Amino acid sequence: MTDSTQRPGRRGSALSKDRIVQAAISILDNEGAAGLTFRALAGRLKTGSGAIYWHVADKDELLAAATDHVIAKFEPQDVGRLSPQEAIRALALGVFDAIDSHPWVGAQLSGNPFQYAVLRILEGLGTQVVALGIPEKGRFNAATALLSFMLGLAAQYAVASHHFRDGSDRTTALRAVAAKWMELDPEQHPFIHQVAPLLPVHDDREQFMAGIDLILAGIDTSR
Amino acid sequence: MTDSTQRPGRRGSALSKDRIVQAAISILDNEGAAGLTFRALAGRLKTGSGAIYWHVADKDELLAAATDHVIAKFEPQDVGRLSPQEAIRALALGVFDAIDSHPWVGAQLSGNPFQYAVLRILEGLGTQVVALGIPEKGRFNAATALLSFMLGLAAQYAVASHHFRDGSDRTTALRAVAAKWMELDPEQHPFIHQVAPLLPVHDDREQFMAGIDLILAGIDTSR
DNA sequence: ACCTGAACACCGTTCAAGT
DNA sequence: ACCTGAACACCGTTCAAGT
Repeated sequence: MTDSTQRPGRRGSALSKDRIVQAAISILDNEGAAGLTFRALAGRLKTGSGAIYWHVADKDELLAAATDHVIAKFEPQDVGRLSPQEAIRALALGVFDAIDSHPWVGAQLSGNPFQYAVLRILEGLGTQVVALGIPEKGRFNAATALLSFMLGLAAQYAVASHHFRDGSDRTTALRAVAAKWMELDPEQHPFIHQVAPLLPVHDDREQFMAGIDLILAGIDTSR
Repeated sequence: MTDSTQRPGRRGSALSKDRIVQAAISILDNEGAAGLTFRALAGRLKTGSGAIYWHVADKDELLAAATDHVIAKFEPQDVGRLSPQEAIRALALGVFDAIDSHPWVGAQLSGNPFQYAVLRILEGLGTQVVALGIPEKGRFNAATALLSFMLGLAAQYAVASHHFRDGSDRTTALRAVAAKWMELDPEQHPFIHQVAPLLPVHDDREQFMAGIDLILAGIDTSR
């Protein structure tokens, strides 16, 4: 109720969940998911590793908080001006950009689909599905279909960018994957062989939006 | 070139990748993903933990082999008799049943989208997309949209069934999740509030197939 | 109330040594 | 060629002890 005991220090150096999450994001961005350990985090924050547990329940909560911070930042503003379809596209692009600039977010979203960041996305999608005029029974399926697709591609990008960490850039890495695909028995894998050459040249963002548009078209026929 | 040195023992007790994978699947089914450790595996196989590394490169390869074994088992036979749409539905149901009976497969598929089991699924989907008459440019997007949706829902089921491990059955667990959703601010989460009551009563399989049908309908309009 | 940092109970993986 | 199992280099998490 008074004052000084509430605000622990004048410098910004006092520990808080917010500072911990910021430091975690910075480590995740620079070192990847494997680099985030409580020891590394404590080192960067110049505390003991146990101190973090005063502000955060465990590593899951820390990752969920970091993920939600990023997803919230990329959430498009005043979507109300757009048509429902355009709003859904804008929401999807926000998620794509979040993953594109913070690759660990992809793995975290798909690896923990009940965290708040996912609910935040579902809420945005659901609101637009309602605006689309989908009857009540179909709303759940339509919104979760969009969500599942996004989580699935999130998982793919996450692993893809993980593979790229070894020095090589995106295109050469995908070329290596395509080369491995071509080594498979062509009799048993005709489609993989047909599609492998597209892998190094395809545009992730375009693929992502093409999937969204496919589902939107499907939703449209169900009205 | 001769004989006895090739086949190491008359009993089935000699270590082999196949026996290791079988034991791993059994542990994964009974104890979940967290239960699969090289120590537990070695204990069940009555060897040293290092022996496993003679037959398997690392834990990733082991999990990929176990996953592919399960996915292959649930792959529908002679899909050629079916229409492309029905074939895709059959493929999707196979993946659903695989995950439904081995929940760890869901996390493994979505967590490692470049493993062979995923390629196997993509090959099946792609073949049917070609049969559907999709022009070459759209095939990649159509097949990967189906795949991504499946991986996304796979991730959700994996976590869901992970939550159910604590004694409670599926419905009561989902009721708990729905109750947590209802605690969120209803002003900011109208859709979540609207949809939460459906969570404990909805049918996973039906939701899965509804998503597939939505994407199939979308693909149909793009022809 | 908040922080310290050693200690605990694990991991995956390696490797000298055996057969 | 294949197996043993101790050892290594880590983890997340806990907790008595400090301030």
